[in-house]
Amino acid sequence: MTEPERLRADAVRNRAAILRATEDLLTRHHPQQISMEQVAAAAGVGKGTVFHRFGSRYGLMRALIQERAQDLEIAITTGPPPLGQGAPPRTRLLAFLTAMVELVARNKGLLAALGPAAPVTAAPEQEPRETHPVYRSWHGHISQLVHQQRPDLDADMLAHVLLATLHSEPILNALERGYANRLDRTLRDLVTGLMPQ
Amino acid sequence: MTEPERLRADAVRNRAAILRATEDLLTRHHPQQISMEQVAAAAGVGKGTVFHRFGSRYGLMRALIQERAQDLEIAITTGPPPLGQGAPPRTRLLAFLTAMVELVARNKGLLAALGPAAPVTAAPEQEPRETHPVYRSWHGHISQLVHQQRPDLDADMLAHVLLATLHSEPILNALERGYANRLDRTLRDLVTGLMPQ
DNA sequence: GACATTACTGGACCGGCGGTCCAGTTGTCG
DNA sequence: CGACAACTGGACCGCCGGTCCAGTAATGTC
Repeated sequence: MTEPERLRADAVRNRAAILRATEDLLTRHHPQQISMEQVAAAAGVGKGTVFHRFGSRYGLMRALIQERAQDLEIAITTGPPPLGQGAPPRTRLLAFLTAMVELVARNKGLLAALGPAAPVTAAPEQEPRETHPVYRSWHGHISQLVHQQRPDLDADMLAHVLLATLHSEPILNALERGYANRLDRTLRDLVTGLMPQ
Repeated sequence: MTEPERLRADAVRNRAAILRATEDLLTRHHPQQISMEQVAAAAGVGKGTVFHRFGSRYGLMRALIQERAQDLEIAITTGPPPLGQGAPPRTRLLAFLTAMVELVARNKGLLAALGPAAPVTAAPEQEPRETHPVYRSWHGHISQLVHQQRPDLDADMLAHVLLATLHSEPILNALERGYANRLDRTLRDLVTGLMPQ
């Protein structure tokens, strides 16, 4: 899935240190108020190293999220039911939502790092703005499962709505306060309403 | 509802010019990439004037949103059914969601201005971060209506989930492309699933 | 209508940040 | 072991949110 991309030994070490430092900072601060210099300092490297490796603030966040989401990605593509193939769509969807909520809750504020979910560079307008790979993957998974059982629904939009949950400041707050189960329950209720038994 | 706050004639004029300029810029750029200097220049005033009137970037966005949301606010508190009091909760909720989607769609990217939905100042942590008045109002309205018909549900969380829709980059994109009706339809489906006839 | 008061104005200025650059360093491979 | 490329890191750049304050012009009083 990921090309090995042979890196020098010190580069590998620093890459890991930077990611770990970023994650650590994210548990204490909101993504917007973490500066790249802070990250570099916390990782014990120079700012240039951070940018050389990740290209930009967005690239860093993107790499971090991708790494954390990898396990779930594998579970739904090649793992056993109910996350993996084999269970009915409704069951798989519910299992996925639960896993997703748990993932986000465990990595507090991690998804918030997606922030605008796209780099906020001076967009020349009109271009649809690149979407985050993890977002695309999750959206595809959800909409596919919905479509299998309820082809009459707008699965595409519905998947966006369900995922939107993870970009809401108040909800992320609730997650940080330990209300993951409430969110999970609410999402289940919503899905169950549309996909009865 | 709003104190008149006697302003000098020129202050009133400039306030309006700044709000109009901001709105105009928001139709062409994403909120994050509009600088306060741009706003000032577009409004034909100095930067100091903008900050004197609105205090901060967040204060400006907040004022803008509040003004646009005023009509809807009035409609649900003192207007006629189905938005105002008199209709059954389910009907009112559906009407509200439709109005909300339409409002956001018409003011492209306006809600995106809520961005983090709160000032991203260096939060001393722990404090729950002030919530935007408009958000609070909408959340209260939705959760109250849900609770009236389905007291068994977690109306509070459900309202947050429904509102989260408006903070999603992909969905705002869809709205800008004119898919407001698809979003409206999807939200109706979700609500109808939980509040059957 | 003149004057004092005071709110408003706007541009210079500040600290900090994302991102670039490049000279020096160090792993890697033949 | 030597040469080369990749990596490193700190100085540097342009920009931006926000502050400050001297100048300006509405407003109220007589």
